[in-house]
Amino acid sequence: MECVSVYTPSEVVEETGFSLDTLRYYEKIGLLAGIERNSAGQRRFTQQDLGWLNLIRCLRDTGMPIAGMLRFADLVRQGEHTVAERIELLEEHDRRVKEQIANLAERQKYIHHKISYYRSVL
Amino acid sequence: MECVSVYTPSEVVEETGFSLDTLRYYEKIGLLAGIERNSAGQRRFTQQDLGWLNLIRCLRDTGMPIAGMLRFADLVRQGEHTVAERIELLEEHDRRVKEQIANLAERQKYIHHKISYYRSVL
DNA sequence: GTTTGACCTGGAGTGCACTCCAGGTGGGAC
DNA sequence: GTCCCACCTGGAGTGCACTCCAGGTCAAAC
Repeated sequence: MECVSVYTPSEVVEETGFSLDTLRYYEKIGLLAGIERNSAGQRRFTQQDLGWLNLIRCLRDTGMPIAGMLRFADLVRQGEHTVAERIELLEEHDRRVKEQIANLAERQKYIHHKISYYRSVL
Repeated sequence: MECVSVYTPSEVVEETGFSLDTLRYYEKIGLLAGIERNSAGQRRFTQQDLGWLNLIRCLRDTGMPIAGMLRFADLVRQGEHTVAERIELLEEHDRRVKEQIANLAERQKYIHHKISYYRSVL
C-alpha cells in the first residue's frame, strides 16, 4: 500500500486483465506512452495510465483495430484542441458497435430458427 | 438459367459473399464436402450447398471459430442420430452470442459516457 | 483457329494481435 | 550473503483465417 497511487506491472495485470507482454507490446507500438520507471528501470503505472488502459480495453473489446486506437492516442497526445475530433472518432466507432449488435441479434434469430427446426425433427 | 438448381462458383460468390478462395479453402479443410464437379473438373454447387454456406456464414459472423464449425460439419455428416448433439452445440454457441451482445452493450455505455464527458469540456 | 475468361491445383505469403524466449538485472526475505 | 522472484530487453515465433500466385485447362465467342 503506497500513499501515492502508483502501480507495479503485476498490479496492472491484475487490475486490467491485460498480460504483461501485452502491456509491453502496447508501449512498444506507442499505444501506451510516457510510462514512468523507477531507478531500476521497472515500470510504474499511475492512476491515469489505468484509466487509459480501461478505455483501450473498451475500444479493443468492441472491435476497434489497433490502428484506430493509435489514431485516438495521437489525438489525445495533441492536446485539448482535438476534443471535437475525438468525439467524432468515438461516435463513428459507436455506430459500428451498434451495427455489430444489430447484426449479432439478426444472426441469432437464424440460430434460434435452426434450433427449433432440429427440435421439430427429434 | 438452368432448370435444375446448380450454381457455378461465381454465382455462389455472388450469393454468399464468400470469396472464391475462401470457398476453395473451406473445401480443402473439410468444412465444405461433397461438392460436385462437371466434366471439366469445375465445381457445381447445389441448393443444399448454398443452405450450408448460409449456416456457415451465420456461425462465422457470430464468432464461431473454424474448429467449431468443423465439429458441427462432422455431426451433420454422421447423420440423423446426432441431431441432439447439434442442438447442444448451437445452444452453447447461442449463449456465447448472447454474452457477446450483452458485453457490447455494456462497453457501449462506457463509450457514450466518454462522449458525454468530451461534450461537456468542449 | 485463336483469344478470352472462368475455372483448376498446390503451395507460399499476408495481416493482425499478440506471446514466447534467452539472457540479464536488482532488491527484498531469510 | 545468497537465493528467489519480479522485472527488463530485443527479437523470434504463433495461431487464425484467409489471400495470392504461377502455371495450366477448357469451352464458347468472334
